[in-house]
Amino acid sequence: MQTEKEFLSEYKLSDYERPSVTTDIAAFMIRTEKSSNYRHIPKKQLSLLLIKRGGHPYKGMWALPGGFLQPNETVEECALREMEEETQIKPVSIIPVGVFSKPGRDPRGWIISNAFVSIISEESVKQSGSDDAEDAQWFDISFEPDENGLYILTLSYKDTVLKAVLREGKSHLGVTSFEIVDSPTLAFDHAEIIATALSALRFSAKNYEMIFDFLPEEFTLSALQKVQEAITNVAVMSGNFRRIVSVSVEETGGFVHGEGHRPAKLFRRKKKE
Amino acid sequence: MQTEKEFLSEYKLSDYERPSVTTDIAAFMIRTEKSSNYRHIPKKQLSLLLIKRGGHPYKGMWALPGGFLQPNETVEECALREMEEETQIKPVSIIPVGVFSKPGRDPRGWIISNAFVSIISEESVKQSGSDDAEDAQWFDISFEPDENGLYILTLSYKDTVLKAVLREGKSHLGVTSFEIVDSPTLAFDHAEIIATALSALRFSAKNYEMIFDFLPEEFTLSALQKVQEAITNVAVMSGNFRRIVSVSVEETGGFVHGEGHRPAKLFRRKKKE
DNA sequence: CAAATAGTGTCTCTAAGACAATATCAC
DNA sequence: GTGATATTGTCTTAGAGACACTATTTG
Repeated sequence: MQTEKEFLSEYKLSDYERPSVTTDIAAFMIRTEKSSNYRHIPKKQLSLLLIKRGGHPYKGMWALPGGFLQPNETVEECALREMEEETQIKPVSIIPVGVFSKPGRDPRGWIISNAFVSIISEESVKQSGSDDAEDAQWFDISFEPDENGLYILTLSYKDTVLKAVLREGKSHLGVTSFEIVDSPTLAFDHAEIIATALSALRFSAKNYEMIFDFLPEEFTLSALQKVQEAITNVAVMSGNFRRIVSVSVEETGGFVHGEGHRPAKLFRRKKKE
Repeated sequence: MQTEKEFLSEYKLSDYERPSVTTDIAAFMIRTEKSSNYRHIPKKQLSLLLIKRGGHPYKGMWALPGGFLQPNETVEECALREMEEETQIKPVSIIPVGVFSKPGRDPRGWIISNAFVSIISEESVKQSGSDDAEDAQWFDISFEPDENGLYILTLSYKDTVLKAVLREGKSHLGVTSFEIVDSPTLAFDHAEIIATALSALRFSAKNYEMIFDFLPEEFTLSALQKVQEAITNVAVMSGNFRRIVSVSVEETGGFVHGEGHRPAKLFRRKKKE
């Protein structure tokens, strides 16, 4: 009779064929646009980090940051490590989105990917100075259904506009998945991952919790509201929004002056008791 | 300059070390208990399918069904295939729960697991006749916090009682993850997977949608309510429950007679328009 | 003062929860 | 009839949405 110790000493995992495992990160940031009028409050735009592929396959096309899982790390650690390696940005938080494992999704062979949403504050991007890297850029993102019920994903940075058409798929635990109908300009199945990740982001924004991670420590309630609206693409009445988030924030005592209108109180996230 | 075709023909994935990838399935079923009194409506008990391990490691201990991902299949297909191979039961639906990849979680080596919840109707279990397999059994499941805030997982089948203690972890997209404090009787990190899977099941039960998958085509509203209560472990007032699910069901015209009390109307799930 | 945002108060409507009352069968 | 569940209805309350009104600043 073989003991477990004996069994393990003789056991060889290599008998089975194994896939390569990667993580891909959909890093979202809320970009504050320059305001045209000194009086107008600046707009907030949801944006997504893409990296221009320097090597084959899909050379020269834009893709999500990510990379191969290494021994002795979890997929979460891998996502954080790859983000830092490729972009010098440390995410505030990451949210698992799902596993993408369709055969043929990667021309290099059998590769399955674990997708994550990561939330980046505008502050940390400015500090990291990674703004100027030519091969990593923040693309403004828009994702809405057209009149036929198909969803159009549009990513734009200066003159570069990437488009993809997707079909709504199954919905589990609040997250809706999408299937690619057409994606000529994004590498791999990344259009699918981006759409599903955005659906996860929008779902978690519903409970007004993770939106704080997009902003600095202190913020005005209008800024918070504009973040919420940039993510969900749904307008809220400011009075109602203030009432809802009032339980989650507290005044810092500070004000924002010099904006051409009534100064706004600064708030911070209220710590849970 | 190398073309993509040339690149791919020379590309070798084997340069990188790769993990083995498995899926584990937390298959839940609602078991109808025998009623003691002819008048009493029978109780419903949430139960989980476990398999007694025939080989090393953890030989003789109970574990979730599951197995290795094969080339040319998705992780979802793998979960369905393994369920059918190991239990002859075809799940009505599966829900992805997460990826478990902590180094050392499997003594055989570098193995990461994709976890799924699957919902099995009592009917299909009776039909499959898989009831009598000695090495696959449905365990009554209970999972509640104790007075110290730790969570106690209890699985019981006849004289066999498996217990584990877990600590609440992070919560993402409605699903709370758990970490093992102590799990002497379940194989691998399966206590952690089971706890997280149950959290996912309870979360998706909140919107009164997937509970139908546990029941046959036609059911009474009390049966539906008892399913809901068996999953969430929270009692609902029957009048309110009926009002809530009324939009999702329609009468079949049938009745259940001979139960020692007023006959109940039979309902079926209303198809979405 | 005008333009623009900041901030407050109130009305309505809906949905959930609590609870009460009635209906109907098997024995 | 009795004991049990089935089914319907009503009252209350919490929260979301709509909207109107007041407050404050800077150019």
